[in-house]
Parts: sequence; C-alpha cells; structure tokens
Amino acid sequence: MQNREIARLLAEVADLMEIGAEDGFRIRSYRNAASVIEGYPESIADIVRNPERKVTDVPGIGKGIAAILKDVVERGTFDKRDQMLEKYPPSALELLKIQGLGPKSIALLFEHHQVGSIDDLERLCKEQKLRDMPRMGAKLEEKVLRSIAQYRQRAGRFLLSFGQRTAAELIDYLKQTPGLEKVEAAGSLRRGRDTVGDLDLLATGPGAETALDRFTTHARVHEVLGRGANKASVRFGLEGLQVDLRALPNESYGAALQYFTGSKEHNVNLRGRALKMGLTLNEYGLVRLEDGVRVAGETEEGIYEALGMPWIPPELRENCGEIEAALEGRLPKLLQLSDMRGDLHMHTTATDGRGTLEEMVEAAQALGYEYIAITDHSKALAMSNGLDETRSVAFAKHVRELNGKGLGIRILSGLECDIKRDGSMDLAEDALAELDIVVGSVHSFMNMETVEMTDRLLRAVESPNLRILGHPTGRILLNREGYPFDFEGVASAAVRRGVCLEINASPERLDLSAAMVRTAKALGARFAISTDSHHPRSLRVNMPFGVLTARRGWLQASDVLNTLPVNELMQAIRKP
DNA sequence: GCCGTTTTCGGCCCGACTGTTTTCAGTCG
Repeated sequence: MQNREIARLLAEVADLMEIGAEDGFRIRSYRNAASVIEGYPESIADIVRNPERKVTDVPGIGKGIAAILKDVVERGTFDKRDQMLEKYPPSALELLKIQGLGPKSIALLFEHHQVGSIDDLERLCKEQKLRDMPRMGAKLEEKVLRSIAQYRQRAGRFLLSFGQRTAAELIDYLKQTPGLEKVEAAGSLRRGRDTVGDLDLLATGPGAETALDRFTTHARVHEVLGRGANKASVRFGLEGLQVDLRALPNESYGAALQYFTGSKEHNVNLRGRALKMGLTLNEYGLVRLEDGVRVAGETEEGIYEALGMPWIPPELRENCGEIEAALEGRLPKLLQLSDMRGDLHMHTTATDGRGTLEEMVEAAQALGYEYIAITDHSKALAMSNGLDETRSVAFAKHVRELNGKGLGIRILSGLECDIKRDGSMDLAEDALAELDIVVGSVHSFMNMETVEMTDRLLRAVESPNLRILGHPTGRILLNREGYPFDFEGVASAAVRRGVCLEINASPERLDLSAAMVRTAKALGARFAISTDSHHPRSLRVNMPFGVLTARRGWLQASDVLNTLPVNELMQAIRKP
C-alpha cells in the first residue's frame, strides 16, 4: 500500500471523527500523521513490515497510530475506521466538501433527517426543511444548493498532478511488457490541462496485445469496463479514474497520438484544412482523397508538416489561434523548465511550511537555482503564526547575514503579505521596505462583491513595495471558485505599476489559469512562476505544473521574471 | 493521539465573520 493511500484512510477517519464530535486533539493527531505519512520519503508499509525498523521513529507517529498502521498494512483497514463506517456511510465524507456545512451541522442533519449523501441534502434544501434546524436559515439553504451545483460540476474530474502520477505508474508497469515499443499518454493530460477527466494511453509494438491483458489485470484495477482487440477501459485505483489503453500499429501511431491528444476543436479545425488540401485526417493517418494514398501517420510531425505547418506543442492545441500562428510561422518559442533560474514564493517552519529555511535552500541548490525568495505568511494569517513587523525585519537582517556567507545561491528576504479587506498591506510599508521582495495575496474575505474586490486589488497593486500579486484569483481547483473581480482592470494596473502576476504552480491552484495568463500577456503583463512550496520537495515537484500553465498561456522565457539571471532579477525588483 | 518532559500528565496555532440569534455556535482560513 502506498503512503498516499494510507494517508487518505487516516484523513477520512479524522473527518468522520469530527462529525462524531470526538476529541479535537485526537483528530488533529490523525490528520498530522496522515500529512507526515503522505510526505514521507520512504514506504511506510515497508517500515511497518520490517522488524528492524520502528515506525514510531517517524515524527507524529506514536504507539496508537503505529498499531493502526500495522492493521492497515495487514488488512487494508483498521478497527476505528470500521467502527466509524458502521456509524456513518462513506458518502457522509462528501458532505464536508459542501461549503457552508461543517462537521457539527452534518452530525445534526444526520441525526434528525438521516442525511447521509449529497442527494439527501439537496432534497432537504429544496423542501426548505434545512431552515427548521437550529441556527440554519433560508440563506444557508441557498448557499448549500449553490455549493452542491458546483460540487457536481467538478465531480469526476481529477487534478492534473493526480492524472500524471497515475499515468506514470501505469506507463512504468506497461513498459515491462515484452515487445512493447512505445507507450505514452495523450488527451488533456498531454495538453497539460489543470484537471483531467480520464486518461488515454497509447501503445504500439508487437507486444501491445499482451499489454492490454496486463493492463486489465493490474492489481489496482478495480473494474474492467471493456476489453476488445485493440482497446481496453478500466476504472483504476481507489478514486476510480477511468483509463483507456489503445494498442496501435506502428504506421498510425503518430496519427493516433495526434487524434487522441485533441483538443476536439483543434482537430476539427485541422481536418477542415486537410479537406481543403484534398486530404482526410483521422486516427489512422492522413490520406490523399483522389487515390487513397496515405501521406503521413507514423509521426505527429509528419502530419503537421504534410498540412503545411510546423509541429504544434500539445499545450497550444485548443483552437485558440495556434493553427493560424503555425501556418504563418509565428508560433511562440515556449518557455521551458530549464529556463527557470529561481523560485519566488515558499514557506518555512517559521509559519506553516514543513521545511526549515536551510532545508529549502538545500532543495533549491539541488535544482541548480541562482536564487530563491523565502516568503512566509504575515500576521493576519494567525493560524499559521504569520510574521509581524518585528519578526519580519529581524528575518530580513538574518537573510542579509546568510548571504554574506557565500552560499552559492542568493536568498531573497520576502513575505507573502496578506492583502487586507480594504486593500492595504497587512504589515506597515516601512517594514515591507526592509525586504527584498513582497508577494501580496488575498486569504480572507473572499466573498466580496466584484466591485469591492476589484477596488481592493487595485489598491493593493499601488503598494510601493509590492512586486508580485500572489495566486491572483484565489481558486482552489475542484474545490473553490476564484473570487470575482475585473481581471483586465487589475492586470492593467499591475502592468502600469510594474507588479508581476503570479502563476502559482501548486497543482491545487494553478492560479492564474492558462486563459488568464494569455489575456494578461496581451495587456503587457510580466509573470512570476512560483511553487508556493510548503515542503522542500515541492520546489521540484510543483514547478513543472507552473511551466506547463505558462506554456498553455503562450509565454516565452522573456515573459517570466524568474528566468532572469540573479543580477538582472535584483535590478528588476529594486526599490524606486 | 502525540510529545516531552519540571518523566506519566498537561498542552496541543488563533482570530474573525456569518447568519442566526438576541448573545453566540459554527465555519473558514
């Protein structure tokens, strides 16, 4: 069993315990253990099974959790979990994802109305019975119904990071099939969309048939949806992500890769152009209509070339002008991961990060970065022990001393400063002026009206010390919509003020979205791609997602602040 | 349930809004 799965079991039981109003500190211990296990570099299951090791040596795991882990490794569940699931249906966990309802309300609804699922909850709201409960009213009914609609909209989709992990696991596994030549992922995963609905894997070579068998019998497949001569579909893992595997002949591999990568709109446009040239394009190849001769299909490059254009990177294939640009020879030279020279947003143990400053620096050195900015939270985020003016100024001094030691990497003293309700900065401007770089972010009062939120962000951008607007829309993928505001207005103001817009590379955010990146670029914006790391590992893990998003937004290296060499970067962020 | 002891029990991040009340519990970050 993987660490991630173990962590999930613990976190789910913690949720159920919360509904059961159990001791909060005990619940926190479960959550903490889940989070430690998820981020642990070694397999916890291996440690549990190894008589020479003690799992209680892992911080956050004591005798109680150790006994649970033993149970989990042996039989895939544990007593406490079985008890909780007897008390509450597993669908009760979904209810916690509805905004406006917490564990207390859910427990109450379960007790009085046997509400155990989203459908039950919806019925209750529509019958206007929610308002009969203590401290619940008509407004809450409305809010809950809105939240249910949003929840349903995103159901069945998964984070890109999850899709990539699953695809990588399956591809590794399938590659061991004798005679398999190529196997790779197409679809929205290959285009780098922020969420994916299913996975499309393509395989070629004489072993492709065998690969279909191995695919449907993989230990983590829990339902085979279909199995034909050339294609199989399964539901994979606990989460039930649908994965299709197609076995293809070599001569049409490129055509299939092109076809199944999409997007649908890109392909429709391409097929139309093919027809005008007397060609027909499908998943088997590009064929001349007059004599049925196949002119391309083995490679994607061959297909695009036969259609009179250079190969188009998958990230651009959304039928948003990329075909025209390709035909006119003005495709952008897209940003690459190797262009990144630093990272400008991360947290440490000083606030809610899990790595110390030294560990973050070490992780950045391992990536070959020239610089990083340490940007812990400011005091308004009390739950994370945010920095006040005194701590912030002391931190800036500490960083100046560190840089004097010749570490081979430049550390920038920074802050992720809360943008308060009125648009002012959480810390006094003279304290902010002591820092090398300030990222300003909204973490509170996210349900303001469009006009108010726009004014708030416009005022924030006027702060003389602000250099980067952090996760500008506040969205959490599959979880929370961004707050409403006049994006073009704020982006224009940022351009005028020389404030960069962040592309937050955390796979749960990817904020800005690719579409907004493109809009802002057209307005002249400059961007910072930042990992918002709360763990040393995230510096490496998150950055590719930010780069993908930037590429989907047509960015080149010159559009991105942290592609600059360190001396040019310091110039670019210097005080007026 | 974990941790760290002033070793076997007490502490464990906190502040503010929201919608409901009529003084505050629940939710959120």
